[in-house]
Amino acid sequence: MCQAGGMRADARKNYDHLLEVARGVVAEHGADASLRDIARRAGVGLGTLYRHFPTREALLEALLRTSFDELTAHAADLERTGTPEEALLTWVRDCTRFTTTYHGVTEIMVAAIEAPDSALHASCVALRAAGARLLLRAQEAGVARPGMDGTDLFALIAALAWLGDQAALAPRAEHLFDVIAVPALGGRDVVRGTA
Amino acid sequence: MCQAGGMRADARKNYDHLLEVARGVVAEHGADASLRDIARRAGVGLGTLYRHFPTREALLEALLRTSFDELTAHAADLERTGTPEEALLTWVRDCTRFTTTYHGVTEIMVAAIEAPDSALHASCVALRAAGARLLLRAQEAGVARPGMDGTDLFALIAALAWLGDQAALAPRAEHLFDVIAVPALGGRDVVRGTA
DNA sequence: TGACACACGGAGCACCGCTCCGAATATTCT
DNA sequence: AGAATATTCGGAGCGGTGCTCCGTGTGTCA
Repeated sequence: MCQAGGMRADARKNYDHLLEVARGVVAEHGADASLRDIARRAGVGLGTLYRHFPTREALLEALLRTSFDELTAHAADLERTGTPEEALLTWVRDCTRFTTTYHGVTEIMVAAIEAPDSALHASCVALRAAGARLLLRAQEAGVARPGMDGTDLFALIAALAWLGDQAALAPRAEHLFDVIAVPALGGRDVVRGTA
Repeated sequence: MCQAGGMRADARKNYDHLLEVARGVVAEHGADASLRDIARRAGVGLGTLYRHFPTREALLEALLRTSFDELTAHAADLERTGTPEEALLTWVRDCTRFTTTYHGVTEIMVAAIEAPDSALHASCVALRAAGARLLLRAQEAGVARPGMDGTDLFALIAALAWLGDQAALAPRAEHLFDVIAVPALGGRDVVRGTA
Protein backbone atom coordinates (compact mmCIF):
# COMPACT_ATOMS: atom_id res chain seq x y z
CA MET A 1 0.00 0.00 0.00
CA CYS A 2 2.88 2.33 0.67
CA GLN A 3 5.80 0.80 -1.20
CA ALA A 4 4.02 1.22 -4.52
CA GLY A 5 5.92 1.16 -7.77
CA GLY A 6 6.92 4.82 -7.89
CA MET A 7 9.60 4.75 -5.24
CA ARG A 8 13.20 5.71 -5.52
CA ALA A 9 15.57 2.79 -5.34
CA ASP A 10 17.34 3.89 -2.16
CA ALA A 11 14.02 4.65 -0.54
CA ARG A 12 12.67 1.18 -1.24
CA LYS A 13 15.86 -0.40 0.09
CA ASN A 14 15.61 1.57 3.32
CA TYR A 15 11.93 0.78 3.61
CA ASP A 16 12.50 -2.94 3.35
CA HIS A 17 15.51 -2.99 5.60
CA LEU A 18 13.72 -0.88 8.20
CA LEU A 19 10.83 -3.28 8.20
CA GLU A 20 13.11 -6.27 8.59
CA VAL A 21 14.97 -4.71 11.51
CA ALA A 22 11.72 -3.53 13.10
CA ARG A 23 10.39 -7.07 13.02
CA GLY A 24 13.28 -8.24 15.15
CA VAL A 25 13.21 -5.35 17.58
CA VAL A 26 9.46 -5.50 18.07
CA ALA A 27 9.64 -9.25 18.59
CA GLU A 28 12.20 -8.64 21.30
CA HIS A 29 10.96 -5.47 23.01
CA GLY A 30 7.27 -5.43 22.21
CA ALA A 31 5.04 -3.01 20.38
CA ASP A 32 6.34 0.00 22.29
CA ALA A 33 9.92 -0.59 21.27
CA SER A 34 12.09 2.48 20.82
CA LEU A 35 11.72 3.84 17.31
CA ARG A 36 15.06 5.55 17.68
CA ASP A 37 16.57 2.17 18.43
CA ILE A 38 15.03 0.65 15.33
CA ALA A 39 16.39 3.44 13.15
CA ARG A 40 19.81 3.12 14.74
CA ARG A 41 20.01 -0.63 14.24
CA ALA A 42 18.90 -0.19 10.66
CA GLY A 43 21.74 2.29 10.16
CA VAL A 44 19.25 4.93 9.15
CA GLY A 45 18.37 8.40 10.37
CA LEU A 46 15.35 8.92 12.55
CA GLY A 47 13.76 11.17 9.95
CA THR A 48 13.92 8.37 7.41
CA LEU A 49 11.97 6.06 9.66
CA TYR A 50 9.32 8.68 10.31
CA ARG A 51 8.89 9.47 6.63
CA HIS A 52 8.29 5.84 5.72
CA PHE A 53 6.18 5.13 8.78
CA PRO A 54 4.71 8.38 10.01
CA THR A 55 3.14 6.60 12.93
CA ARG A 56 4.05 3.72 15.17
CA GLU A 57 0.82 2.10 14.05
CA ALA A 58 1.81 2.50 10.41
CA LEU A 59 4.93 0.52 11.16
CA LEU A 60 3.00 -2.15 13.00
CA GLU A 61 0.48 -2.32 10.22
CA ALA A 62 3.24 -3.04 7.71
CA LEU A 63 4.61 -5.62 10.11
CA LEU A 64 1.34 -7.42 10.79
CA ARG A 65 -0.55 -7.03 7.53
CA THR A 66 0.38 -10.40 6.02
CA SER A 67 -0.28 -12.27 9.26
CA PHE A 68 -3.68 -10.65 9.53
CA ASP A 69 -4.51 -11.61 6.00
CA GLU A 70 -3.46 -15.17 6.72
CA LEU A 71 -5.74 -15.29 9.73
CA THR A 72 -8.75 -14.10 7.78
CA ALA A 73 -7.95 -16.59 5.03
CA HIS A 74 -7.58 -19.27 7.68
CA ALA A 75 -11.08 -18.46 8.89
CA ALA A 76 -12.45 -18.99 5.41
CA ASP A 77 -10.67 -22.34 5.18
CA LEU A 78 -12.04 -23.52 8.49
CA GLU A 79 -15.51 -22.45 7.51
CA ARG A 80 -15.27 -24.73 4.51
CA THR A 81 -13.52 -27.72 5.99
CA GLY A 82 -14.47 -28.02 9.66
CA THR A 83 -17.54 -28.42 11.81
CA PRO A 84 -18.96 -25.11 13.04
CA GLU A 85 -17.93 -25.72 16.61
CA GLU A 86 -14.47 -26.95 15.84
CA ALA A 87 -13.85 -24.17 13.33
CA LEU A 88 -14.78 -21.44 15.77
CA LEU A 89 -12.73 -22.81 18.63
CA THR A 90 -9.58 -23.47 16.67
CA TRP A 91 -9.75 -20.10 14.96
CA VAL A 92 -10.13 -18.28 18.26
CA ARG A 93 -7.23 -20.28 19.64
CA ASP A 94 -5.04 -19.51 16.66
CA CYS A 95 -5.90 -15.82 16.82
CA THR A 96 -4.97 -15.51 20.46
CA ARG A 97 -1.76 -17.45 19.87
CA PHE A 98 -0.73 -15.14 17.07
CA THR A 99 -1.64 -11.97 18.93
CA THR A 100 0.67 -13.07 21.71
CA THR A 101 3.56 -13.18 19.24
CA TYR A 102 4.36 -9.50 19.68
CA HIS A 103 3.98 -8.13 23.19
CA GLY A 104 1.58 -5.24 23.57
CA VAL A 105 -0.10 -5.59 20.20
CA THR A 106 -3.43 -6.54 21.71
CA GLU A 107 -4.04 -3.16 23.27
CA ILE A 108 -3.29 -1.39 20.02
CA MET A 109 -5.64 -3.67 18.13
CA VAL A 110 -8.65 -3.06 20.32
CA ALA A 111 -7.96 0.66 20.19
CA ALA A 112 -7.75 0.50 16.40
CA ILE A 113 -11.08 -1.19 15.89
CA GLU A 114 -12.96 1.94 16.96
CA ALA A 115 -10.50 4.41 15.46
CA PRO A 116 -11.09 4.77 11.71
CA ASP A 117 -7.92 6.86 11.36
CA SER A 118 -5.66 4.14 12.71
CA ALA A 119 -3.48 2.37 10.17
CA LEU A 120 -4.58 -0.91 11.72
CA HIS A 121 -8.30 -0.16 11.53
CA ALA A 122 -9.03 -1.97 8.28
CA SER A 123 -7.15 -5.11 9.28
CA CYS A 124 -8.86 -5.31 12.64
CA VAL A 125 -12.29 -4.79 11.19
CA ALA A 126 -11.62 -7.53 8.64
CA LEU A 127 -10.50 -9.84 11.42
CA ARG A 128 -13.64 -9.13 13.40
CA ALA A 129 -15.79 -9.79 10.37
CA ALA A 130 -14.08 -13.12 9.74
CA GLY A 131 -14.69 -14.12 13.34
CA ALA A 132 -18.28 -12.97 13.18
CA ARG A 133 -18.92 -15.29 10.24
CA LEU A 134 -17.54 -18.26 12.13
CA LEU A 135 -19.52 -17.30 15.20
CA LEU A 136 -22.77 -16.90 13.30
CA ARG A 137 -22.30 -20.28 11.66
CA ALA A 138 -21.75 -21.91 15.03
CA GLN A 139 -24.74 -20.13 16.51
CA GLU A 140 -26.99 -21.32 13.70
CA ALA A 141 -25.75 -24.82 14.33
CA GLY A 142 -26.67 -24.39 17.99
CA VAL A 143 -23.16 -24.94 19.23
CA ALA A 144 -22.37 -21.37 20.24
CA ARG A 145 -24.04 -18.99 22.62
CA PRO A 146 -26.55 -16.62 21.05
CA GLY A 147 -26.49 -13.02 22.23
CA MET A 148 -22.85 -12.71 21.31
CA ASP A 149 -21.68 -10.69 18.32
CA GLY A 150 -18.46 -10.17 16.43
CA THR A 151 -17.23 -7.46 18.75
CA ASP A 152 -17.81 -9.67 21.76
CA LEU A 153 -15.76 -12.38 20.12
CA PHE A 154 -13.05 -9.87 19.29
CA ALA A 155 -13.02 -8.76 22.91
CA LEU A 156 -12.81 -12.35 24.09
CA ILE A 157 -9.82 -13.02 21.87
CA ALA A 158 -8.20 -9.77 22.99
CA ALA A 159 -8.72 -10.61 26.65
CA LEU A 160 -7.18 -14.05 26.23
CA ALA A 161 -4.27 -12.64 24.24
CA TRP A 162 -3.71 -10.02 26.91
CA LEU A 163 -3.63 -12.69 29.59
CA GLY A 164 -1.08 -14.58 27.53
CA ASP A 165 1.02 -11.43 27.38
CA GLN A 166 1.27 -11.18 31.14
CA ALA A 167 4.40 -12.97 32.28
CA ALA A 168 2.75 -14.14 35.48
CA LEU A 169 -0.10 -15.85 33.66
CA ALA A 170 1.50 -16.92 30.40
CA PRO A 171 2.31 -20.45 31.64
CA ARG A 172 -1.38 -21.21 32.14
CA ALA A 173 -2.53 -19.55 28.93
CA GLU A 174 -3.92 -22.77 27.51
CA HIS A 175 -5.68 -23.66 30.73
CA LEU A 176 -7.23 -20.20 30.82
CA PHE A 177 -8.46 -20.78 27.30
CA ASP A 178 -10.28 -23.91 28.46
CA VAL A 179 -11.64 -22.21 31.54
CA ILE A 180 -12.74 -18.94 29.98
CA ALA A 181 -13.09 -19.15 26.21
CA VAL A 182 -14.61 -22.61 25.92
CA PRO A 183 -17.54 -22.05 28.28
CA ALA A 184 -18.07 -18.54 26.94
CA LEU A 185 -18.38 -19.89 23.44
CA GLY A 186 -20.72 -22.59 24.62
CA GLY A 187 -18.58 -25.35 23.21
CA ARG A 188 -18.19 -28.77 24.77
CA ASP A 189 -17.15 -28.28 28.33
CA VAL A 190 -13.72 -29.86 28.47
CA VAL A 191 -13.36 -29.24 32.17
CA ARG A 192 -16.56 -30.76 33.46
CA GLY A 193 -16.79 -33.30 30.72
CA THR A 194 -20.58 -32.93 30.58
CA ALA A 195 -22.63 -31.40 27.80
CA MET B 1 3.42 0.82 57.19
CA CYS B 2 5.48 3.76 56.13
CA GLN B 3 3.95 6.73 57.88
CA ALA B 4 4.69 5.23 61.31
CA GLY B 5 4.79 7.37 64.39
CA GLY B 6 8.42 8.43 64.20
CA MET B 7 8.15 10.89 61.36
CA ARG B 8 9.15 14.47 61.28
CA ALA B 9 6.20 16.85 61.14
CA ASP B 10 7.06 18.37 57.78
CA ALA B 11 7.71 14.91 56.35
CA ARG B 12 4.30 13.65 57.38
CA LYS B 13 2.61 16.72 55.93
CA ASN B 14 4.37 16.22 52.62
CA TYR B 15 3.56 12.52 52.63
CA ASP B 16 -0.13 13.12 53.12
CA HIS B 17 -0.36 15.96 50.64
CA LEU B 18 1.58 13.98 48.05
CA LEU B 19 -0.80 11.08 48.43
CA GLU B 20 -3.81 13.30 48.07
CA VAL B 21 -2.47 14.95 44.93
CA ALA B 22 -1.38 11.60 43.50
CA ARG B 23 -4.90 10.26 43.92
CA GLY B 24 -6.23 12.97 41.67
CA VAL B 25 -3.51 12.75 39.06
CA VAL B 26 -3.66 8.96 38.86
CA ALA B 27 -7.43 9.09 38.58
CA GLU B 28 -7.03 11.44 35.65
CA HIS B 29 -3.97 10.10 33.83
CA GLY B 30 -3.86 6.47 34.90
CA ALA B 31 -1.29 4.39 36.72
CA ASP B 32 1.57 5.56 34.51
CA ALA B 33 1.02 9.21 35.30
CA SER B 34 4.10 11.40 35.39
CA LEU B 35 5.70 11.31 38.84
CA ARG B 36 7.36 14.62 38.09
CA ASP B 37 3.93 16.06 37.48
CA ILE B 38 2.62 14.75 40.76
CA ALA B 39 5.53 16.28 42.64
CA ARG B 40 5.09 19.56 40.81
CA ARG B 41 1.39 19.78 41.56
CA ALA B 42 2.05 18.96 45.17
CA GLY B 43 4.55 21.84 45.30
CA VAL B 44 7.27 19.46 46.32
CA GLY B 45 10.66 18.48 44.94
CA LEU B 46 11.05 15.30 42.96
CA GLY B 47 13.48 13.92 45.51
CA THR B 48 10.86 14.28 48.20
CA LEU B 49 8.41 12.16 46.26
CA TYR B 50 11.01 9.47 45.64
CA ARG B 51 12.03 9.30 49.28
CA HIS B 52 8.48 8.77 50.48
CA PHE B 53 7.59 6.44 47.63
CA PRO B 54 10.77 4.90 46.29
CA THR B 55 8.82 3.10 43.62
CA ARG B 56 5.78 3.82 41.52
CA GLU B 57 4.28 0.68 42.99
CA ALA B 58 4.90 1.93 46.49
CA LEU B 59 2.85 5.00 45.67
CA LEU B 60 0.07 2.91 44.16
CA GLU B 61 0.13 0.60 47.12
CA ALA B 62 -0.45 3.52 49.47
CA LEU B 63 -3.20 4.71 47.15
CA LEU B 64 -5.01 1.39 46.83
CA ARG B 65 -4.38 -0.28 50.18
CA THR B 66 -7.64 0.73 51.84
CA SER B 67 -9.71 -0.17 48.80
CA PHE B 68 -8.07 -3.56 48.66
CA ASP B 69 -8.79 -4.16 52.29
CA GLU B 70 -12.40 -3.20 51.74
CA LEU B 71 -12.68 -5.68 48.92
CA THR B 72 -11.33 -8.56 50.99
CA ALA B 73 -13.63 -7.59 53.83
CA HIS B 74 -16.47 -7.44 51.36
CA ALA B 75 -15.72 -11.01 50.36
CA ALA B 76 -15.99 -12.13 53.95
CA ASP B 77 -19.33 -10.37 54.28
CA LEU B 78 -20.72 -11.97 51.16
CA GLU B 79 -19.53 -15.36 52.31
CA ARG B 80 -21.60 -14.93 55.43
CA THR B 81 -24.71 -13.33 54.05
CA GLY B 82 -25.27 -14.55 50.50
CA THR B 83 -25.77 -17.75 48.58
CA PRO B 84 -22.52 -19.24 47.24
CA GLU B 85 -23.39 -18.46 43.65
CA GLU B 86 -24.60 -14.95 44.25
CA ALA B 87 -21.68 -14.13 46.52
CA LEU B 88 -19.12 -15.21 43.97
CA LEU B 89 -20.71 -13.39 41.07
CA THR B 90 -21.27 -10.10 42.85
CA TRP B 91 -17.78 -10.12 44.33
CA VAL B 92 -16.20 -10.70 40.95
CA ARG B 93 -18.32 -7.94 39.51
CA ASP B 94 -17.38 -5.52 42.27
CA CYS B 95 -13.71 -6.37 41.91
CA THR B 96 -13.66 -5.70 38.21
CA ARG B 97 -15.59 -2.48 38.70
CA PHE B 98 -13.12 -1.22 41.25
CA THR B 99 -10.07 -2.23 39.25
CA THR B 100 -11.38 -0.14 36.40
CA THR B 101 -11.35 2.94 38.67
CA TYR B 102 -7.71 3.72 37.91
CA HIS B 103 -6.58 3.10 34.35
CA GLY B 104 -3.70 0.70 33.94
CA VAL B 105 -3.79 -0.73 37.43
CA THR B 106 -4.82 -4.18 36.23
CA GLU B 107 -1.55 -4.87 34.49
CA ILE B 108 0.44 -3.88 37.55
CA MET B 109 -1.68 -6.09 39.76
CA VAL B 110 -1.17 -9.25 37.76
CA ALA B 111 2.54 -8.52 37.57
CA ALA B 112 2.62 -8.03 41.33
CA ILE B 113 1.04 -11.34 42.19
CA GLU B 114 4.11 -13.26 41.06
CA ALA B 115 6.63 -10.66 42.20
CA PRO B 116 7.26 -10.99 45.94
CA ASP B 117 9.31 -7.78 45.92
CA SER B 118 6.48 -5.65 44.62
CA ALA B 119 4.87 -3.32 47.11
CA LEU B 120 1.50 -4.56 45.87
CA HIS B 121 2.30 -8.23 46.27
CA ALA B 122 0.73 -8.75 49.67
CA SER B 123 -2.50 -6.98 48.77
CA CYS B 124 -2.89 -8.93 45.55
CA VAL B 125 -2.23 -12.25 47.20
CA ALA B 126 -4.80 -11.43 49.87
CA LEU B 127 -7.30 -10.53 47.19
CA ARG B 128 -6.68 -13.78 45.38
CA ALA B 129 -7.11 -15.72 48.60
CA ALA B 130 -10.40 -14.00 49.33
CA GLY B 131 -11.63 -14.88 45.87
CA ALA B 132 -10.42 -18.44 46.20
CA ARG B 133 -12.52 -18.90 49.34
CA LEU B 134 -15.64 -17.69 47.56
CA LEU B 135 -14.85 -19.86 44.58
CA LEU B 136 -14.28 -22.96 46.66
CA ARG B 137 -17.55 -22.41 48.48
CA ALA B 138 -19.41 -22.12 45.21
CA GLN B 139 -17.69 -25.18 43.83
CA GLU B 140 -18.65 -27.24 46.85
CA ALA B 141 -22.22 -26.10 46.39
CA GLY B 142 -22.04 -27.27 42.80
CA VAL B 143 -22.69 -23.83 41.34
CA ALA B 144 -19.21 -23.09 40.02
CA ARG B 145 -16.98 -24.92 37.59
CA PRO B 146 -14.48 -27.29 39.18
CA GLY B 147 -10.97 -27.27 37.77
CA MET B 148 -10.65 -23.57 38.40
CA ASP B 149 -8.46 -22.18 41.15
CA GLY B 150 -7.85 -18.83 42.79
CA THR B 151 -5.34 -17.73 40.20
CA ASP B 152 -7.73 -18.54 37.38
CA LEU B 153 -10.35 -16.42 39.08
CA PHE B 154 -7.84 -13.64 39.54
CA ALA B 155 -6.97 -13.84 35.86
CA LEU B 156 -10.64 -13.75 34.91
CA ILE B 157 -11.20 -10.63 36.96
CA ALA B 158 -8.06 -9.05 35.50
CA ALA B 159 -9.15 -9.83 31.96
CA LEU B 160 -12.57 -8.30 32.51
CA ALA B 161 -11.07 -5.26 34.19
CA TRP B 162 -8.64 -4.85 31.31
CA LEU B 163 -11.48 -4.99 28.83
CA GLY B 164 -13.27 -2.32 30.82
CA ASP B 165 -10.14 -0.18 30.62
CA GLN B 166 -10.16 -0.19 26.84
CA ALA B 167 -12.06 2.84 25.63
CA ALA B 168 -13.42 0.97 22.64
CA LEU B 169 -14.97 -1.77 24.77
CA ALA B 170 -15.83 0.04 27.97
CA PRO B 171 -19.45 0.71 26.93
CA ARG B 172 -20.19 -3.00 26.73
CA ALA B 173 -18.30 -3.91 29.89
CA GLU B 174 -21.40 -5.22 31.62
CA HIS B 175 -22.48 -7.20 28.61
CA LEU B 176 -19.00 -8.72 28.39
CA PHE B 177 -19.32 -9.72 32.01
CA ASP B 178 -22.50 -11.63 31.19
CA VAL B 179 -21.01 -13.20 28.11
CA ILE B 180 -17.61 -14.15 29.50
CA ALA B 181 -17.57 -14.25 33.29
CA VAL B 182 -20.97 -15.77 33.95
CA PRO B 183 -20.53 -18.85 31.75
CA ALA B 184 -16.92 -19.25 32.87
CA LEU B 185 -18.02 -19.36 36.46
CA GLY B 186 -20.75 -21.81 35.66
CA GLY B 187 -23.44 -19.60 37.09
CA ARG B 188 -26.93 -19.38 35.74
CA ASP B 189 -26.71 -18.58 32.09
CA VAL B 190 -28.39 -15.21 31.82
CA VAL B 191 -28.05 -15.08 28.07
CA ARG B 192 -29.55 -18.40 27.11
CA GLY B 193 -31.93 -18.49 30.01
CA THR B 194 -31.44 -22.26 30.37
CA ALA B 195 -29.71 -24.05 33.18
C1' DT C 1 25.34 15.95 -18.27
C1' DG C 2 22.62 19.06 -15.97
C1' DA C 3 18.70 20.20 -13.20
C1' DC C 4 15.33 19.04 -10.08
C1' DA C 5 12.60 16.56 -7.11
C1' DC C 6 13.12 13.62 -3.66
C1' DA C 7 15.17 11.13 0.21
C1' DC C 8 18.47 11.42 3.91
C1' DG C 9 20.12 12.25 8.56
C1' DG C 10 20.36 14.29 12.81
C1' DA C 11 20.12 18.53 15.66
C1' DG C 12 16.70 20.26 18.67
C1' DC C 13 12.63 20.54 21.76
C1' DA C 14 10.00 19.00 25.51
C1' DC C 15 9.16 15.38 28.21
C1' DC C 16 10.21 11.04 31.00
C1' DG C 17 12.31 8.00 35.21
C1' DC C 18 15.67 8.07 38.48
C1' DT C 19 19.99 9.45 41.40
C1' DC C 20 22.62 12.20 44.13
C1' DC C 21 24.05 15.75 47.20
C1' DG C 22 24.46 20.62 49.14
C1' DA C 23 21.23 23.50 51.62
C1' DA C 24 17.51 24.08 54.82
C1' DT C 25 15.10 22.82 58.90
C1' DA C 26 12.82 20.15 62.73
C1' DT C 27 14.28 18.12 66.83
C1' DT C 28 16.93 17.24 70.84
C1' DC C 29 20.32 18.15 74.19
C1' DT C 30 22.79 21.25 77.28
C1' DA D 1 17.91 30.08 74.85
C1' DG D 2 21.21 28.41 71.80
C1' DA D 3 23.99 24.98 69.71
C1' DA D 4 24.52 20.38 67.72
C1' DT D 5 22.56 16.76 65.15
C1' DA D 6 19.82 14.02 62.34
C1' DT D 7 16.44 14.28 58.63
C1' DT D 8 14.24 16.16 55.09
C1' DC D 9 14.09 19.07 51.17
C1' DG D 10 14.58 20.34 46.35
C1' DG D 11 16.37 20.36 42.01
C1' DA D 12 20.39 19.92 38.91
C1' DG D 13 21.96 16.32 36.08
C1' DC D 14 22.12 11.89 33.28
C1' DG D 15 20.48 9.09 29.77
C1' DG D 16 16.55 7.93 27.57
C1' DT D 17 11.98 8.81 24.85
C1' DG D 18 8.62 10.68 20.79
C1' DC D 19 8.38 13.79 17.25
C1' DT D 20 9.53 17.93 13.99
C1' DC D 21 12.04 20.43 10.88
C1' DC D 22 15.36 21.64 7.55
C1' DG D 23 20.12 21.87 5.33
C1' DT D 24 22.45 18.53 2.70
C1' DG D 25 23.17 14.74 -0.43
C1' DT D 26 21.73 11.86 -4.30
C1' DG D 27 18.88 9.00 -7.57
C1' DT D 28 16.36 9.97 -11.91
C1' DC D 29 14.90 11.64 -16.13
C1' DA D 30 15.17 14.98 -19.96
